[in-house]
Amino acid sequence: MDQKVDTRSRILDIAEAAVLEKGFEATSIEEIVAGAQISRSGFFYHFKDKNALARAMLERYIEAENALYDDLFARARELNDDPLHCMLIGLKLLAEMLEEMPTGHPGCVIASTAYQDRLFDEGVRELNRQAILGWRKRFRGMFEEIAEVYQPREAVNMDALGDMVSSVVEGGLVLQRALREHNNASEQIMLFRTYLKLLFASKA
Amino acid sequence: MDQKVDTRSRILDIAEAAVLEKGFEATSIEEIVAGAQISRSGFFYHFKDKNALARAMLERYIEAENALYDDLFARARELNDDPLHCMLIGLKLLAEMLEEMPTGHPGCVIASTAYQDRLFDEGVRELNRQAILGWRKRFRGMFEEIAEVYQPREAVNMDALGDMVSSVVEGGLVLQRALREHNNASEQIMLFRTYLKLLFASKA
DNA sequence: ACGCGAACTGGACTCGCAGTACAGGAGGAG
DNA sequence: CTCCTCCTGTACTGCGAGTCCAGTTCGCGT
Repeated sequence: MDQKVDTRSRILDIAEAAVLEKGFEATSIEEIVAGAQISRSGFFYHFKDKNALARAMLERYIEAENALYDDLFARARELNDDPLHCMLIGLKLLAEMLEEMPTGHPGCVIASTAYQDRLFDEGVRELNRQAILGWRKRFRGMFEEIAEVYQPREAVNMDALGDMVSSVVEGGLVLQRALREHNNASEQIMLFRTYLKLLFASKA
Repeated sequence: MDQKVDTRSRILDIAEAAVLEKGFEATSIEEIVAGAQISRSGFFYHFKDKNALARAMLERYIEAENALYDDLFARARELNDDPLHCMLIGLKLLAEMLEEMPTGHPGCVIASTAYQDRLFDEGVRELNRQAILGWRKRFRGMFEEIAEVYQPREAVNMDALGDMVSSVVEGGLVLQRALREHNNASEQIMLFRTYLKLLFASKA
């Protein structure tokens, strides 16, 4: 319709950048509307309240993250058909991607939301929950495929192993944020990768 | 000095419980003073502002966490002199401890602070940073001891491996919080324990 | 050309919470 | 008796979220 990007997305862009940099609570509506060049009323026209903004941001972020994972492991699959090697390549790509992101990987959105969840309504919390469960399912599936080909050297809980991808990314991002370093998350992923190599070392 | 617990600690207790349950920003001073049975002025007598409260809470928490790790691995060391087995026992104890904590393990304090750091001053951020660096050093030291006895099967960055303890705990707590489950953190620790077993499987 | 609805703007207001200022009170230590 | 520590009470500022509502602009269908 209009050439200039539609206002709603512009608000989301500005808000996302601000929230990633300093957290949701610390980001004022005042500041968002200033950045997006609209009036306060304009903001409330698009979002009922900050909660609605949070929900929209989360939805957008989760979709993007899922698309990223899809793409990443699709590319990995093209490079190698073996499920284990596909996973190892995918994790490597993920680590590289994280390293290239200057400061704020959006992953923090999940943790950030989790730690401020009293500010949000049930809808937002449930969204967050479903996203993590989705990743659990995704990675669990991939690990089961691997386990069909490679006998794990130690028995592991497959749900927990699926969760470990998210856990290691989120944990790494927490460190990164607190330490003001920039490659902790990617290093943690590379360690996890080594774990998988050790765990699935022998063909079944 | 006085028999009834000194007011400052009482404020910290109440505040810590509230913050763990719903986050720092969502905890109002109003509510803290109500819980601690003091006046608003009384609160500001003890703490200049919310920042000072945050700093005091963090200090207390970090001290407690360090004492906990000291105790845990001292007990583990009593049970087994071998550095690897000591570590494995310590992690098991840690996992059990996390599982017994009804809802809110304080670990979240670190992540919580990290994700709201714009609300805090440099002192608080630095405190957080030093705590994590302390744990890195602690675990790195233990892993180096292990590596003197057991040849790691794969080369790993020892700093990152040290960080992985914190990372896995923090990541697990994020999941736990978002999923409203209760044993994710302990499961993640147990997976990390398996990792160590695989990594240090053979004597040097 | 007219009207209608979508996408806004502007201004005035309420409310909750952080933080400030300051005056005063109780109670123990010297 | 007095000073200091540890408070209480009241009254204030200022900010940010959220509400209400009246009015504007502009493209679309008829």
